[in-house]
Amino acid sequence: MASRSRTNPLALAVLALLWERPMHPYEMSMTLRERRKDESVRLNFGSLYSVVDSLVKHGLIEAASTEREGNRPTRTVYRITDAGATEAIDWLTDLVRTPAKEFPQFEAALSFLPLLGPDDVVRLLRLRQTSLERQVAGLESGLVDARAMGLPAIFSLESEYEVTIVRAELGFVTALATSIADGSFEGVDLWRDLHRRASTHGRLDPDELAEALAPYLSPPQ
Amino acid sequence: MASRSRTNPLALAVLALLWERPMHPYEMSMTLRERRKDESVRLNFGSLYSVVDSLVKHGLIEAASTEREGNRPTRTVYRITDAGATEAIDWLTDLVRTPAKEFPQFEAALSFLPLLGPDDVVRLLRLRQTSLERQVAGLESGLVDARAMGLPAIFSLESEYEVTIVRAELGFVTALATSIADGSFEGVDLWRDLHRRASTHGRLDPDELAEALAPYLSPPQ
DNA sequence: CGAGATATATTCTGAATCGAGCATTCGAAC
DNA sequence: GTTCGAATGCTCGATTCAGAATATATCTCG
Repeated sequence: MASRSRTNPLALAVLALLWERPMHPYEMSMTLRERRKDESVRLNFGSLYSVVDSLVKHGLIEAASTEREGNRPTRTVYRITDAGATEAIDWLTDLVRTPAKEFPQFEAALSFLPLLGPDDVVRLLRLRQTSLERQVAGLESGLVDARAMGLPAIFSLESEYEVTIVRAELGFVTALATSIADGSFEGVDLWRDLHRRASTHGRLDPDELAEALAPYLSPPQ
Repeated sequence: MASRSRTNPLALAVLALLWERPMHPYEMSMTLRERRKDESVRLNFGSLYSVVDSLVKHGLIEAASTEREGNRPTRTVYRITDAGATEAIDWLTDLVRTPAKEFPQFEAALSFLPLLGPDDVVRLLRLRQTSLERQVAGLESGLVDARAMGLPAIFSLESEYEVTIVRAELGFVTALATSIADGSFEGVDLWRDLHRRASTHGRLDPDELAEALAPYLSPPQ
């Protein structure tokens, strides 16, 4: 059995669901939505069906039956195999034990931030700040609701985590915006200069950028 | 010109590099590595060449020349177009202004954590904690080095961000591990029960899991 | 001076992804 | 009674990705 690449966490979600009981793919997707797991695992129909096929091919799940109701398309109900149960535990163990390298979009944006001018950046960061505040509020109220309905904390850990991370980002964004705005951010004058000259002829000049960058091009070690 | 989907930030990296000066793809990849941008943008050769092709197809960059040195494969040098420059700024603006929905692997893992028993989880979280501590230390020393070499803060913002986030995760993981270990985590007894019975017959029983879950299956709103 | 490691530079291929589309059924409102 | 929209359930194809494969040049070290 060629070992599967553990790229798409949706496959883990499928294994976790089938652990509970056999289901057909559409039911999986609806269950994930009901339980709000589609907030923590990227879910879309196309991927779901190919992930299921791949799991079947690798013997981690198997068709339990195919049924049809009326004239609807035939549904295939799948169940987890022993190999699948083992794989789920192994994969989950690995995910908890070992931090994976992630590439958040905002980190990429920060990498290329000098392309924008400091004043624009402050404006944009303030807007981001507002979004993040709303996001925190939403997550918190979701958590309060869940507690109010008696859902044990173990079933909404992912939201606790998310709110922790979003709060941290919010702190970062706020501090950054403030320090650029009040001029305490180191090198902001140099950065502003570059863009002030740029704005006279439309946009940041490649040569000026290159010149400004030149001293820093060698790797920092 | 059909509008490109802004999925792969590597495309933004290409635009940012070509903003400075024309380059061929291999040079782009080497430059990204030198500047440690490969830590914030997923970089691999296969993707780079297809991203470049796609940018050409959409008129955001164009071939400036093709040259060959000795008997090496011909290199195609690309430059940015006006449309590309505009796109870079627009895209970057958008990334800074609007938080993107991300799906970190750890969040997925937390979603399915009940599959593991509380004692296993504590053990794994302690291991993760150690990794994260090492990661924080590495990032911090990198930042110290960069400052020591006179690199302005604007060029290593992405590391500042990363260390902020990793520290937040570390706090979360530490607190979670501790609260499960000392029993203060809400519902840990129920969770432990489920797995104690499970361990007598090898693994978590589907029916017992389903039964335990039953009261919580309806959506929390 | 020859062998192997490393750097240069791209291409290929199979797999994964994702959004859109298709086809049916059911319920509610008009 | 019929139309319209939501729900059910899956398929398809275009794009994108990752990583291996390819091919040559240059460096290094005994």
